Amino acid sequence: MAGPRFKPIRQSRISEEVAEQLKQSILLGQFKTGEKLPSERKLAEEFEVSRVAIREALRTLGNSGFVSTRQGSAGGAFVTELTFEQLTNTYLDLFLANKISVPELYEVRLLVEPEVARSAAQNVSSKYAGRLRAALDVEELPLATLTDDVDRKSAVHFILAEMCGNRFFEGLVRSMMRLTKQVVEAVIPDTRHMHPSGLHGRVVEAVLAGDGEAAFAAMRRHAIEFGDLLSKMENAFRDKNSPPDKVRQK
Amino acid sequence: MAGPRFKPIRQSRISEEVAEQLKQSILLGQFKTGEKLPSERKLAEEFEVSRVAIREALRTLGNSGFVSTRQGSAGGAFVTELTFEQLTNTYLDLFLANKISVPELYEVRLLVEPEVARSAAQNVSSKYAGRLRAALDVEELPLATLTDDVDRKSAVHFILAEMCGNRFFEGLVRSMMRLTKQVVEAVIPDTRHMHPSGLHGRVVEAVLAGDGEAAFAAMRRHAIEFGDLLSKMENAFRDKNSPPDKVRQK
DNA sequence: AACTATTTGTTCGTATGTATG
DNA sequence: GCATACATACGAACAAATAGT
Repeated sequence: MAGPRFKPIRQSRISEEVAEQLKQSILLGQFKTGEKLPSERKLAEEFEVSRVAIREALRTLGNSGFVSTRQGSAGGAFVTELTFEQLTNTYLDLFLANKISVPELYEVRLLVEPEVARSAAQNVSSKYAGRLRAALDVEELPLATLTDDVDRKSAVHFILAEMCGNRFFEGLVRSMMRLTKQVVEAVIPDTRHMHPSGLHGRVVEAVLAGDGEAAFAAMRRHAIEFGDLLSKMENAFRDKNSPPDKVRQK
Repeated sequence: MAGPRFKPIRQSRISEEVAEQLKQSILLGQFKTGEKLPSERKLAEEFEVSRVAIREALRTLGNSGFVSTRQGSAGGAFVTELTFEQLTNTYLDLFLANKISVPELYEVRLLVEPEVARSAAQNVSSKYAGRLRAALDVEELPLATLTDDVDRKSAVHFILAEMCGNRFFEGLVRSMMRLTKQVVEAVIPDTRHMHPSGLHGRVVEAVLAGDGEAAFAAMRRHAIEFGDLLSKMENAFRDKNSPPDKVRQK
């Protein structure tokens, strides 16, 4: 009925314990960003384990985004600033594994993005204004790689997310845009003909005017339009990219 | 101006290539959930690489939640269903690394949770109703471990997140509750005296009545109250757990 | 209960690749 | 070109856990 009365002495792998200790050291600031961890050999000596164990631990920390390793004379494991890329990758995995569907994604975007636009409208600065206008201009240009085109069309969303001043929202938007990109690229042969202009225009306009409510409304309208499009894509997407239920070739 | 004209032959590590191939195989359904991957030695033969490389790849896949390995005669690497736990861990890392602050978390919760409550109110079933009532009853009971107490008080949130039918929201709520737990446990010595009752009562009441708007409003009120409390905690929390700027013992 | 087979966990020794000075 | 320092990679061996006989 009660929990376990004693902790197991050593249930986890050595590499996990090493990874945990190194992670704690980094979080406690004992290794600062950009700083180099001791070499694998020295770590192996300090922890009194083999180098393989150290390597596996560094691999784990690398996967979580805490360190990145370089080889060569001045190489080693360097502490890196944790970014939202890990988050995006995690979301992408969940999406690819069918743990998140397109309508679900759409629903979240519909809730989050207008709110982000509203916040952004309250944080306008000349620098941000310039970036928004530039992004809008670039959208209009023709001629771009397909994947570049998608990136350019999501630039406004990224800037707004940055403007809203909430990194949680920012990470969320980045992740959602990444998933959207995944769907779009998998389904639409060429996006360059799509919504040739004016799509983000009204949103940016409202944001630049500092009108939060108008920005909210404009983004919401945009999200609904685009969401409808996304929904229609879903079947095509799942048909193309989800063999798990139809492979069964045996 | 253009991108690289040729792809590098092999820039990434062997273990990463192995991990990528195995991951794709899993995503394509060539290994189904619960199925066992070939043993490390066989994989090493098939990929024509060393066992260490295979091990590092399996470590990576394990960290991402795609496989879990067991030791022993019937052991090996088994494909596991991807869960939102990875997501929660990623968020936790970001939070511990000060990439997400308490006010930011609070802002997201304020947006998301009321919406989740509204959706939940539209998906009431007898089974969910029973679980909600049970969770509410358990909240009232005294005598619990501190950490258990926090878990019990967040149970209602988890159930509502499940009820809303959107796994993206569900994962988000789970992650946010985990971060909240982190803050609470770090700051409040004992939560058992807090809001002894009626906190979630009104929310659950509205949900069970199928009244989405009332559920939205009740949850929003709850979130605001609790958010204020959280904000007050932040300073205390950062003072206790954020030595990075004050360690500098050299 | 003891033995055996299988598989991961762990270590060591060694060789190779890569970047710096 | 050369020496140095480091990560990367391999092979062989043994330890530990687990299931079956």
